[in-house]
Amino acid sequence: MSEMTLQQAWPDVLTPAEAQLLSDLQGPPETFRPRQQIVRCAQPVESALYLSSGFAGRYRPDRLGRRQLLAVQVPGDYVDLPGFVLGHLDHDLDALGQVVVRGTPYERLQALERQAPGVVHKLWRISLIDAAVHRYWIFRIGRLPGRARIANFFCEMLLRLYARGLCGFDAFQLPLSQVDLAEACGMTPVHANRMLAELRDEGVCTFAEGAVHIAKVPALFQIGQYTWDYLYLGADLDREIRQRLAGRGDSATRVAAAG
Amino acid sequence: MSEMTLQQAWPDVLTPAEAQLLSDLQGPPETFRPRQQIVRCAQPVESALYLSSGFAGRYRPDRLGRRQLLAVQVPGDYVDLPGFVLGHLDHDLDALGQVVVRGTPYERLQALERQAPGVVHKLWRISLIDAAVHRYWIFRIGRLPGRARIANFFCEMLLRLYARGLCGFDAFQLPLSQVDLAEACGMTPVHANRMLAELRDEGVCTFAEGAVHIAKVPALFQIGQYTWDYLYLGADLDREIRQRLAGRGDSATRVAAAG
DNA sequence: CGCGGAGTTGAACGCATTCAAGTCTTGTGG
DNA sequence: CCACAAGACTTGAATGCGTTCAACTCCGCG
Repeated sequence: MSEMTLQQAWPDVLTPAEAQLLSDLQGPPETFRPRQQIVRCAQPVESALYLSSGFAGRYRPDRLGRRQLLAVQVPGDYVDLPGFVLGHLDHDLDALGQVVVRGTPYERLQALERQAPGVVHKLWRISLIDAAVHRYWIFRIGRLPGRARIANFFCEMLLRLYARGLCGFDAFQLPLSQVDLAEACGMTPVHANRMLAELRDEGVCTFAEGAVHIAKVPALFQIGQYTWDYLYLGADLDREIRQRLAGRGDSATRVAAAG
Repeated sequence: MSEMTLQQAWPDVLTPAEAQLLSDLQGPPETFRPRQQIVRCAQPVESALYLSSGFAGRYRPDRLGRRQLLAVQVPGDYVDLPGFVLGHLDHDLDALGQVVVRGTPYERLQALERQAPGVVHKLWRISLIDAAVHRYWIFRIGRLPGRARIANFFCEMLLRLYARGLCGFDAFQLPLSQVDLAEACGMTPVHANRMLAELRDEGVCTFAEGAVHIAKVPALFQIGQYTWDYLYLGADLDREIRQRLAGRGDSATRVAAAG
């Protein structure tokens, strides 16, 4: 795994021109430390945030203070379109590792909405993909047993990062603790630990030091019963992923597809 | 519980004029029988559907064919904005009871988007509320034990229907079987049955013949650890609900607030 | 040196699943 | 009219997956 930089976050949704247009509206980068709160539940939101680097998590605590992780946001995500449109969030948004966000003031996006409604439609599209991811999390937590939940979650993270050119097909950064992972998958930290041990002992994958290393990608997909139709990645990426899973993909494939 | 008709589905989002504008674009009503598929996974969607009466469910099957219910749509919901914007759905949409939908052809909504971008923004808002509901389902299934999951789910259904004037505060229609309920709450039908028996024996609520009758609303909310901030109902309804929970609400309150 | 957070492992418990049998209702055909 | 099948709901008993409680290691840091 190597550190890679984010080129185009939404290749199948935004044209380069649109991405540039949105980028130009953004304010200066703001950094957040690990565990720092980015947006607080119920607080008024006055700008739309773009996650230019790092990972963020959406949390809802239960009555006893134990948290459920509702979503993991990766670099290139627009992390508070819900807050922007609805006025406030119904949950907390925290930095997972080190995070850099850039905000677009409310008024600028409203102005853009008048002069280029097409871009707003694209943002709508982006938030609907987020919703599709939410629905898939419901499926994952509701139907899959523990080990499959973890495997399935890793598969999603792999593809979402891979789709942005942020990792290869064998490893990726994931700045979560085992407690975070457990909160994401709806289980206890102890059990998450045991399921990770199983995957490790089977030689499927490891999770340590904020990164996942996958030795057997097809096995991970199989264990997690993973499908990625809900990510709406587009036909090119879809084919590419299927080729890699079939073992016929090499690094040249990616470059060829991108060119 | 009495049969009630849907007046204004989105009082806090759409103005009456906007609701009328959208209604005028809609095609003729189409009816679906219970269990009939409304939109099939991966099929092209060419019109945006409005659920004018009845309930619909979004489903994703696992590898063994067992299903997870991802969302329940109630009268007044726009049930395939995701399909409309993304081109197809990543899951199935089935009628739960008897259903009537009205479709808005793709082109008409695109035309509306040019002449009245404000309405499109409102539709965006509606789909973001849907996403907030999805997130809450993740919380419910991931963090709550069985009995609380059922109670919590009933609370959500109660408020979503109450907010549309489709029920009082003591009972509501819910055309699901116990199997459906189990699929919605991520548990087995047998266990759903036992949890329902507990709630019944405690005198909290009953679920039979496609309807929920609630004897002790505050107890139901307490057992389900329910909060409804994620529904974005608006300040008026919010106050009204809190009053009813505190036992100070009577039927006159509702009328006064609506006038 | 001691503290705290993160990870690991063992053992006991219990919630939920699984398997199974039974009732009740509904609809269908003899 | 009754026999029968199918689906929804209910209940009992055994199993097991996941939780809970607890102890311990490792490591970074004050």
